[in-house]
Amino acid sequence: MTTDRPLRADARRNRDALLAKARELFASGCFDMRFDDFAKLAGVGTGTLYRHFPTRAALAEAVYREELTAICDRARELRATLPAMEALAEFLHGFVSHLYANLGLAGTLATLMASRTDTLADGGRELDRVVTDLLTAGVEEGAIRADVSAGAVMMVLQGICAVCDQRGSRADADGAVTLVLDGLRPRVGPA
Amino acid sequence: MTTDRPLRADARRNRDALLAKARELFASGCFDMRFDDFAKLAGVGTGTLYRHFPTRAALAEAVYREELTAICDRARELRATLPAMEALAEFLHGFVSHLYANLGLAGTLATLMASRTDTLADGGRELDRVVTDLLTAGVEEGAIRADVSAGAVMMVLQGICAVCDQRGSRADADGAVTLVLDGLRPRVGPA
DNA sequence: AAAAATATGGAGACGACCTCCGTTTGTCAA
DNA sequence: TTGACAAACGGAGGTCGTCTCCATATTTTT
Repeated sequence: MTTDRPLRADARRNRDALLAKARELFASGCFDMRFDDFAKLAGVGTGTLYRHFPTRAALAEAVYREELTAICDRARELRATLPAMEALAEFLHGFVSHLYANLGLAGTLATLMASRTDTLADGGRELDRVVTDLLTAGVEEGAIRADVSAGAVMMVLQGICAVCDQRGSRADADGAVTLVLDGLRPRVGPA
Repeated sequence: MTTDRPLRADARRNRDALLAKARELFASGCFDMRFDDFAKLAGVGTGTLYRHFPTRAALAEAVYREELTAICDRARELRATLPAMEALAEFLHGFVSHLYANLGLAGTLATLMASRTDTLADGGRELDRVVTDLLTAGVEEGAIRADVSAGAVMMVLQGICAVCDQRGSRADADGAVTLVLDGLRPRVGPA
């Protein structure tokens, strides 16, 4: 990560093959296989797999990064074109939709989130930033209360990720988003 | 579970020793050891450990059950003595406090929740029931909206469990509870 | 073209999990 | 009390996934 020397041609080819196969398996929800077998499936040796991705989590994170970037880009786009509250609503609902459209991926990510939060250090921080930005904008517009931080919203998202692979959870996920959105509106009366 | 014949004296003694040692380790957050070593630590053989608790999750669930029962009892007690909305608020804040007072335990439970939700089948269902009861009572009293189910609230609780062992998450957990409580109030205007 | 640098792959060491069964302990009827 | 039967013990060792290591192959540089 610190060295930015370009990968040798074959190294890059193998790395791409691993990522492609991983993405395919994540999407179909069958990533609970032997790590060695995964290497075989991607057409590389065990050593090669481990050199590129020392752990399952490292591989998952690499796959995850693109997804996460897309989600964050979407958030920034919404932030630029809509009032903050609407942007946030659209973003959260979109997030849930995306999750349920990629259940295998989401399930894997939930496991990773729960087992080692450090895995998400970089990507998670970016997500945290866009949510924070959306909330801040909302506060400035007077559409969102000022006494609840982005962390609380992130916590709810994490909860959704953790259980989204359960049958019939979709309605609850939407319900949770609804609670967050309505809960975020400024309180009418004084404290 | 189906046979209710009383355990033989030594069996009961060993089972209790395992539970006691497990509770101790859970509380100190060091339950990531070899399962075999845990048996040794509790002073029983590997076979005995596996006979009583076939999996790590089974052991955790046994420890968890008492905690969960206490939490549910508390919820019912509140439900009987306070208006639903206040009972719910008190319950959720109490839940969070309890979690942060037993971080090791909570962390372990979060992992279990995420990895195999079936583990919580019984206990989780009971928790679901008391939350549902609280919400239902609130709806009848007109203090809680009717279009959000207990599952959504449970999802948030799960999110809190999943991240409560992170430094500085306590404030966010309280924030999440605040969002839920305020989000649950009936909407003022029409849909 | 040949030397240097980089990457490959899969055999096998390692370590955790869990089963199996000979031995021990507890229970109960006589 | 004692004998016999049932229940439980415990830990040695089989099984299986993880990960390392290095002789070989490929790419890049000179």
